[in-house]
Amino acid sequence: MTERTVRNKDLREACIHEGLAIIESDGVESLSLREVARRLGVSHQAPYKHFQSRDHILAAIVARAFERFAAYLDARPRGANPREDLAEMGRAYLAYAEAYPLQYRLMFGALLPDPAAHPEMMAKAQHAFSLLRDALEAVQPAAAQEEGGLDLDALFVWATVHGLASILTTCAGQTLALPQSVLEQACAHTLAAIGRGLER
Amino acid sequence: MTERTVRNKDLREACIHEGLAIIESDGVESLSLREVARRLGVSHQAPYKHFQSRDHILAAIVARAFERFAAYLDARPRGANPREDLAEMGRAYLAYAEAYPLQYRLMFGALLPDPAAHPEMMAKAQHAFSLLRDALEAVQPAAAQEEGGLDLDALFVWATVHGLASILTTCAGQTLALPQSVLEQACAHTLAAIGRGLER
DNA sequence: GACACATGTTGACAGTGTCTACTTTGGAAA
DNA sequence: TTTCCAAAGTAGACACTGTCAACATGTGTC
Repeated sequence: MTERTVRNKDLREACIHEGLAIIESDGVESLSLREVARRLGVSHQAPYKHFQSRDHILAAIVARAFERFAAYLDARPRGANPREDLAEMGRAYLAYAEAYPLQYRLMFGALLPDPAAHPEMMAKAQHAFSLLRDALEAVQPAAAQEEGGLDLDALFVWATVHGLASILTTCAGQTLALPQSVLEQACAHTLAAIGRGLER
Repeated sequence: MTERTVRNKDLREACIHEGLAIIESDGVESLSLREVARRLGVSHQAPYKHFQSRDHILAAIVARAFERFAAYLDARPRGANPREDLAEMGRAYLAYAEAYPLQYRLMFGALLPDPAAHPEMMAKAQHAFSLLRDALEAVQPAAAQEEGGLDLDALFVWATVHGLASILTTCAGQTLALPQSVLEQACAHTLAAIGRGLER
């Protein structure tokens, strides 16, 4: 599939790339260092020269995923005013989760390696969260005055959007068996409710 | 730990019980049929007489977890009026996620077996969701008139509460490194925002 | 040229899920 | 009571996984 027998420094990058490809097509649970090595045409131990353990390659892949996610959010069409712009961001968030459900599950699916042990992964995740904070700050200048007010509002917005994305990409259609019309309206309805929730 | 050498019909029940115990203490990822068998003092193949595969025992455990979750929600202190009662439910939801984080991650962590293949698991999950719908119907009788209106509001509420629980139990304190004061206020602040979001 | 170090290879080990074949056992039918 | 059979449990094997250790190879520096 990819170029055979990748060597040298490229191998580290190639492992991340191939690992992300595996996750995007088959999910995190079927990521294996041996399979990565096999696809790259190297021995099963070669990746270990670049990553301490499976968790370390996973952390690198997650960091990469957060980078792409943040870039996608940042490249959204800009709204006419702060309020509209925040809604654009919500739509972009949900669109990304729908377009790359397995990658989304990778980032928020709770089988990540211990964050404390992988600071680079944490940094990329925090950056994605900061984009939301920034968009929100433009909408709610008042909240920024209170101690932690902005964080609290951001947490509300993120919890709601993340929760909806999580439900739509993992359970809803399947486990909850909600009618199609509800699923179609879900995004718009929820974003409107978020707007009301932010009012003071 | 448990009674040695469980036999006969009890073994099925014992497997679910022991499996849930393993998940509660070590997480889903370290659940193994062989470990379950070992703890129960039977051969590594004995559980397979009661469950077709690892996914089938996992589905049974998830169903059990949803039962307990629903029972906990149903046993909440009842609020004075519908609106206050819905808030009680939100608090109960978040309290459960905090008390049993690994069990919560089991139910909503996205590494479940295919729901379509495990109808009993689906049924238990839907029942938990229906409790929320019922509490919400008392608050929003108007929404029940519109086609799917109740489902949409329920989806908003659930997404928000689930999202917050998911963030608090998996990433927040760790990956996002939010200040303690924010975490303490998060529940009350978010529940208040949900209330505003439901207004018409 | 000799040495060191990074990179890659090979082989082994314990752990897992699952397949197949064997033994045991408890209860119904004769 | 004896017979028989299906359910329940056991034992061994297989392929797969992550990881450890020892070995090979090459590249760049003293």
